[in-house]
Amino acid sequence: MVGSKRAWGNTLQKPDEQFELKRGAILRAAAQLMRQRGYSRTSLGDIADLLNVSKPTIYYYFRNKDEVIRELLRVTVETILDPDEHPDDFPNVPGLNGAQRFERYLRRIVRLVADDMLCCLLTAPKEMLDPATVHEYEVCSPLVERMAEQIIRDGIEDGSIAPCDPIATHLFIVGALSFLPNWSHPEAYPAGAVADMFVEFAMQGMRPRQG
Amino acid sequence: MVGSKRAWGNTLQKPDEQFELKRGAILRAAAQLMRQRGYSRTSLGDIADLLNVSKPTIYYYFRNKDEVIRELLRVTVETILDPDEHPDDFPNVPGLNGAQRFERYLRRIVRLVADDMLCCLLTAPKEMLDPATVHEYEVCSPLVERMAEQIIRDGIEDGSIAPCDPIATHLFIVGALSFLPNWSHPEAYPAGAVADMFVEFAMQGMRPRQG
Amino acid sequence: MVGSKRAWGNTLQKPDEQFELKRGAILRAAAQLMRQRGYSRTSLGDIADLLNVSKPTIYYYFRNKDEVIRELLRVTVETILDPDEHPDDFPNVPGLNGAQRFERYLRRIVRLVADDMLCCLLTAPKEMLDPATVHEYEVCSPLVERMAEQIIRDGIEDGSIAPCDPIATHLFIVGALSFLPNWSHPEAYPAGAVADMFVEFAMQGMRPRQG
Amino acid sequence: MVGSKRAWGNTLQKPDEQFELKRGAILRAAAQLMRQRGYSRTSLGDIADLLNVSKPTIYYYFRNKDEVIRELLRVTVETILDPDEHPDDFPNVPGLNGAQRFERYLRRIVRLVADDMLCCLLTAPKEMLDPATVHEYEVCSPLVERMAEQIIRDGIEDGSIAPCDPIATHLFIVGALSFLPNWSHPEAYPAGAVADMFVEFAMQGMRPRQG
DNA sequence: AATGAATGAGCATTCATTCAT
DNA sequence: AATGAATGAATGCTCATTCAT
Repeated sequence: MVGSKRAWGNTLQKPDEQFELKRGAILRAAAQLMRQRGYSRTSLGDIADLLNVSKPTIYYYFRNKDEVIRELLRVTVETILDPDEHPDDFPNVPGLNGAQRFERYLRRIVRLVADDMLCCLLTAPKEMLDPATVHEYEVCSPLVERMAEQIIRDGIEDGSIAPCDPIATHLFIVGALSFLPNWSHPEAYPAGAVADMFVEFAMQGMRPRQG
Repeated sequence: MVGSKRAWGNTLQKPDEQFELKRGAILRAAAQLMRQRGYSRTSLGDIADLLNVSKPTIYYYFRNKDEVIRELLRVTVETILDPDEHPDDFPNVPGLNGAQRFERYLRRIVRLVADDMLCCLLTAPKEMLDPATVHEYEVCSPLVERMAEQIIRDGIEDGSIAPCDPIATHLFIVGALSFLPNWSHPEAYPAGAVADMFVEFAMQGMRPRQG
Repeated sequence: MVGSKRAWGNTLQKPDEQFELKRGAILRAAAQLMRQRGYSRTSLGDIADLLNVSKPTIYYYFRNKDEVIRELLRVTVETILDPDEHPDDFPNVPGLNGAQRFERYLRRIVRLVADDMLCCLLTAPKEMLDPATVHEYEVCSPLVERMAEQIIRDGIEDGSIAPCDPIATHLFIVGALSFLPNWSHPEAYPAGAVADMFVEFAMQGMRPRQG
Repeated sequence: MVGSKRAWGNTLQKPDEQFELKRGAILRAAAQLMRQRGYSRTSLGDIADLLNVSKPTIYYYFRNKDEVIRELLRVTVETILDPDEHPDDFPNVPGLNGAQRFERYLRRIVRLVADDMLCCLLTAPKEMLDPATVHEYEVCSPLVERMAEQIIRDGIEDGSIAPCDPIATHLFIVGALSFLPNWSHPEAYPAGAVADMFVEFAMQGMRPRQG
């Protein structure tokens, strides 16, 4: 019907690296929709429509719906762990105490929530994905968890974080974070402000007490 | 196929009150499955199978899938607000300061998460429910939110809770709470322990600091 | 829920003949609903609801849904053929010419359409009823058709009806009749007027021409 | 299961216009079945089976069951009103009196009954269609009714048709027409003959009388 | 590289029907 | 005489997935 919409939006650039770019565009579209509607309420047709592309095209770039999730997970974890991504808030750099490093870590994952990448993973339906995907989860998630827990442990040791159970603390914060997109008070709490408020709040809870 | 499984499990007891008991059994089964798989991945067939009952039987007790959620919501909110339910941790009783009351409130809703009742609601797909259900949400949820926020405000005033934004704080805690069932470390954190740890952790974050 | 509605309405009278009365009440309710919604859109639940009775009760009086149609057919045909039913317009009485007798016949079946009894049968889904019902159709319908056709033949012979194919003429009129409930111009054509207009119109078409 | 039946029968011809051809084939299959069994007893599965095609295929060509009826209505009305369709019996041409034009109109709609297109619409369950379809009905049907009524009025004026109520007359004839497929005497009245007989019969009823 | 066409599996929902009471 | 409870079978519809082009 409409001829004015350009397929793939403005994603394309150079003639050869297009494959990866398009793959990324699908991932972002999927992440956005899945955050809004959840995994199973997001059909491949929805994703295709958002990109002005036909359904089978998705299958040219991904084996199946499951692989979309799997890739989303891989990319997200890579983004968290890669020192070259947003180096300004990469946590593991010398000269910072535990609290400072944890705050960087928080900013890092809060940004992924804002980009829709993280929260669609946190709430994904593990029981219904195929074994390969579940395995990827079990391999990838701990990579991040270990990093976070180690930062907390270091912070407790250097006195910048109040003594606590590192694992539970991290789960607590990630949990609160995954609920963040549900904060349905956009008037009172604009997008950026919520992220700041969140980091501040979490850090406050971890600060050591006197006595 | 199998004749050994008893329909309705061990739910039935006395001959007359069976209707409500069965309705409750369906609600519990639905809550359990919806917590694990989410609303739209939980089919009425799944619920029926779990109870060793046929699909249309569900329709004898509920008008449709939506009504199951609606009832779940109603029962849950009632349970939170009713002083006669678990009076030992009903928060609004005289002689307690804000922090003590909020801890009671937390124990109350943590228990509902353990029963699967709460967390399936927190993550429900509001966009896909019919207007009646959405309306019920919009009427019921604030009842609980207001109660919690008032407790926090009282606590700040009487000095038992550190100054904070009551709304954001409550959302933060509810978010962490709704993620609680995803804590997949059953070895390290047995069910009961997680609840205690959660309450303790949340309360610690709210305690006022010196200086 | 409701206690004020009396089951069976005011149908019941004497203690023993109740069975037939109730059977008749079911038939009338069925006819009414089936005329409005058609055979397959009329569920036994609808009929039961209309009578403030439970669904299995219908099964006490009729073997199945098909038997309801079958009985409806039998009763309707009986009503048409029985001289004691509405004797004022029973067609086969001495001293009347063919046209007069056919007008009586028309009034008779138009009344059954008004009572919902006939038109739900005329449009019934013969292909989907079970063999017994189809057989009943094949036995009963001709009884009426033969009577009507004979009246037309007599009218042609005595000169009161224009020469025509009796079978086709009757089908033509019955067809127009069965469409009568669809006349959706209630403002212009109130219920009673439509019946009169219909009879008049049909008779006019049959009147002999000069030359 | 069976490999011998060709999907789509012999409908396909040229490679590009297939979409419309297939859409038309579905419409014809739907019309045929709905005439035999009525709207609600005709499932999309039945239509698909008749075409040796799977159920979801229907959804590739039509949004839902309602749209099938809607299209059927549109095509039928278009066929009646379009002067280029069967121009040999298009009624509104100069040089014909009212009776001649009405006879052409009758032949036109009788042909649509033979093609199953018309009668499945005449008996459609308006109460159960969605608003869009009902609206289409309310817009389209009058187009045909007005044309027919105007022809009758013209015929009365030019003396070729006996004075009558144009609206009621048209309803009467359309009603008889819609019953035509139920004429279950194929031996005595072969398809073509019935159509001729019907037109002749209707016209005779409308012919003016002397005196 | 992308798409039109087609399908199997699944889901919410309805309904005729049965059975124990 | 009547009903509450339960179910198998069907129905409209969606969706992930495939295949030929």
